[in-house]
Amino acid sequence: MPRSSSQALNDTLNLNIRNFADQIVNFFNLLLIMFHAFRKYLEDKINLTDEDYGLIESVSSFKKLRRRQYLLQAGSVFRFHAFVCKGFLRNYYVDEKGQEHIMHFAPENYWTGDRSSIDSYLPSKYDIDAIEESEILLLKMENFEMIRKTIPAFNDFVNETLNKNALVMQERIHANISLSAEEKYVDFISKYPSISNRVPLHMIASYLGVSAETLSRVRRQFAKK
Amino acid sequence: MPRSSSQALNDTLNLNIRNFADQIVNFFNLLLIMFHAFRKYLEDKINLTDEDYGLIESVSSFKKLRRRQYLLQAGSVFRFHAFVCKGFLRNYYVDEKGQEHIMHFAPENYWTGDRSSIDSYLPSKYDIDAIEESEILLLKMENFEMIRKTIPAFNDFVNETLNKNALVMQERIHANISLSAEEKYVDFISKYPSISNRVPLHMIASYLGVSAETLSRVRRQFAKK
DNA sequence: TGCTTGCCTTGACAAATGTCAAGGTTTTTT
DNA sequence: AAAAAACCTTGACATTTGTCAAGGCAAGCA
Repeated sequence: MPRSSSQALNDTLNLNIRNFADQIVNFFNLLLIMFHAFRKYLEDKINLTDEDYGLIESVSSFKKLRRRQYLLQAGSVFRFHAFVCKGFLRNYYVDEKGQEHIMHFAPENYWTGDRSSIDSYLPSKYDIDAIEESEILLLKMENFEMIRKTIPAFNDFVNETLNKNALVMQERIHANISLSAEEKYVDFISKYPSISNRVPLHMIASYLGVSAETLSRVRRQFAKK
Repeated sequence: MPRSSSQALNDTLNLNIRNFADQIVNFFNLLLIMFHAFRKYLEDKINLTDEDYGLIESVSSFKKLRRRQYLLQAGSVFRFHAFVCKGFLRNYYVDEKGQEHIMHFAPENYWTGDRSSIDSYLPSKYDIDAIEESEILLLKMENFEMIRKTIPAFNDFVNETLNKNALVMQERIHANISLSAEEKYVDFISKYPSISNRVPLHMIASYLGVSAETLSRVRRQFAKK
């Protein structure tokens, strides 16, 4: 092997090794950043000790999603609670006619998952995917329950969250059974301005149970006023 | 006073006293029966001691409602969890146009109340009234929380109930954003046959967010098939 | 019993919403 | 930079649903 070519090989190897090391460092940095986001979120709500956080971190796993990548596909069992550290997910299902119906938006600092699959061990009817590039913290159901049992403050927090969530769902039902398309749209953008800016209109339509065309017209009407 | 008239007075007094005694007995019987219904319900779900039940009973109050009588009127603060021992309640609100929208049906062994008024101390937007003559067990929010703190099994049970309720609400949202009037109706009667038989059609319409006339036509269509 | 009220249905019509198809714009990907 | 994909809007038309009004039946009340 001539000298120059062996030198080239060496360079390549060095480069690869450096890349590989970089990747590892990046990977651990990512974990740190993700857990940090989750910890921030919790610190805002409850008082936990460093050991508590250690416990939670020890059973957390992480996932990075590109746009349009699935976290969960209908038909599979998904027994995780997913916390969005960064990005934006949607939870939806596809009916027999192929239409998508969005059940839930989850931006940073919100939870997602499928309660019914968690409870029943049955395959989910829902899809969850990323609208934007996202970073997700995952807690396996068993570990989540373990944390609830071990850390009473966490348990209280979860219950409070459940309760608040019930209120939100109730308001959504309220809107669904009593408002027109235009009223639902106005209600939505006033309640969730930050979501309105981040997701395409046809997804809001899907969330509201209205066709994209109707929502487009409705919004024009509303803009005029 | 002639003898015969004094005798009549005596008879009247005796009668009144007997009536009064009967009423007292009836009243306590009613309490017993109501709490018994609640206890039966709980025994079916969790294991509590007699002392636990004693604690719960000591902070329970009771209410009997005639048809159409309010348990809660919009505008007042209502900080109770209400358990239906017997009868049938509905939770609804009235919009600016005077239309009623039913949020929730509560037959025997179901809970009702207004979570948002309980949490916020604010006047409720909802009305709750009795569709049938009903007997209600009331637990003041503070006492309810006290019971949760004192009896862990009760707390777990409440959380599980909250969770199940979230599933039910989710299914309702699912139906609302994706089904036609007919599909919603079919879905409803298959999920809640016992409710369908007990409440007038226009209330089901109101629950589904559909006009009574449409539901009447839709049901005829469906019956043909 | 008779009267009132509530409930359900039906028709005619109006209004809201959905569907299909096309075109233009923006964003994403290559 | 070019190509592809996603997104939004618009028009024409179909379908669904709501509204108003009237009548009949049944249940509850006096």
